[in-house]
Amino acid sequence: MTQKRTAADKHAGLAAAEQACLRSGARLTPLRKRVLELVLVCGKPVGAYSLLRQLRTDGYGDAPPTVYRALEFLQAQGLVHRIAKSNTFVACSRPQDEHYGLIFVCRQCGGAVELEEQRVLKDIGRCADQLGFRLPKQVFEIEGTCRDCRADA
Amino acid sequence: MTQKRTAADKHAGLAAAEQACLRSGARLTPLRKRVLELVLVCGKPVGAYSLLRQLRTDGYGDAPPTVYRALEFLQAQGLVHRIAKSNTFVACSRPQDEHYGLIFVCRQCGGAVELEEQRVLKDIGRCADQLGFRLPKQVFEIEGTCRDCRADA
DNA sequence: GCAGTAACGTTATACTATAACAATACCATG
DNA sequence: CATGGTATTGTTATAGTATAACGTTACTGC
Repeated sequence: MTQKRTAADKHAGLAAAEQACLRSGARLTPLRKRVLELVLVCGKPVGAYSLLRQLRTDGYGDAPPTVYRALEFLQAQGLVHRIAKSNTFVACSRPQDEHYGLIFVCRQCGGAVELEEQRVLKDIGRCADQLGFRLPKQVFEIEGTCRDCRADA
Repeated sequence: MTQKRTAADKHAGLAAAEQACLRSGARLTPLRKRVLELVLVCGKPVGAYSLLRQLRTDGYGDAPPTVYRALEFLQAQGLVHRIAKSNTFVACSRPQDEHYGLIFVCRQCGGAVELEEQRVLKDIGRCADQLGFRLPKQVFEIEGTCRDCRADA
C-alpha cells in the first residue's frame, strides 16, 4: 500500500514545486525544498516530528517550528496535504494547481491514495450550497483498510 | 450556525442512547451518560478538556482518562463522532444506528451539521471498491464557512 | 458470598502544535 | 553599495491533546 516513490517521482515533484513557486512568486527555500523532498521520499503520510528528526542530521534547526513552518508553507502552496486523523503530512499528487480531492488513508499501514472524483466532489459541493456552506479547496479524508493490508490479515 | 439544542433534543438523545445500549448490552453508566449529556447540551463540537472541566464540578475524576474513556465508549456506540480537524466531539444526529454520513464543520464558529446524502456516500463507496479499500462506517468531515458566519463577515 | 470482569481513579508521560522574540538573510530602492 | 523593510529561520518556552500503566472500586453471574 505504501505508494512506491521512485527517484523520478521525487524529482518530478520537486520540479513541479519549483514551477509552482516561480509562478506564484513564493520562495522555495532550501529548508522548504528539503522538507518537501523528505515528504516525497517517504511516499506516505509522515509525522512532523519524524521529519524534524531527519532535518537534524543535515544541520537545520531542530525545534518544532522549523518543520511546522515549512509544512505550513508547503500546504499553502498546495504541495502538501495534512491528514488530520493521523496528524501526518503527505505530498500532493497533483501539485500543479489548487484542487479538491479525496484521499483514502489506510488505518493499518498508513498509506494513502489521492483521487479526484469529479462526481463525488460536485455532489459534495451541491450539499454545501444547499446548507449555505462555502467550501475552500480541500482534500477529504476517508479512512479504511487498503487491499494489501486486507490480504495480510 | 450553532445547532440549537433544546431540552427536548437532549432528552431525546439520552433516551435514544439508553435504548441503543439496552439493545447492545453496553452499560451506559452515570459518567458516560453525563458526558453524553454535556455533549448534547453543548450543541456543537466540543473539546475533551472542556468536557473534563465541566465534569470536575460534579465530582467525577478530573484527569484526562476520565473523559477520554467515556468518549471512546460513546464513539463505539455510535452516539458521538470525533471531528479530527478540530479535535472535538459532537453528538451523533442519528444515534439509532451505525451509519455513514457527511459532517459539515464551520471553521469560524465551530458549528456542525450532519447529513446523510446517499448519492455521495454510494459514490465514495464505489471509489473505495475500485481501490480495494474496505470502509468502516464513518462520518466524513467537510470544512467550510457556514451561512451565518459568511453573513457576519 | 465469591470470583472474574468492567469501570473508574490517579499518576505520569508521550505526542502534537504554537506563541513570542531574537538573529539572520534577502530584496528593492535610492 | 548602503540602507531600510520584509521574510525566513533559530531558539526557548509552553499550550493543547491523548494515552500508558497500575491500583481501586463496582458490578455481574454463578
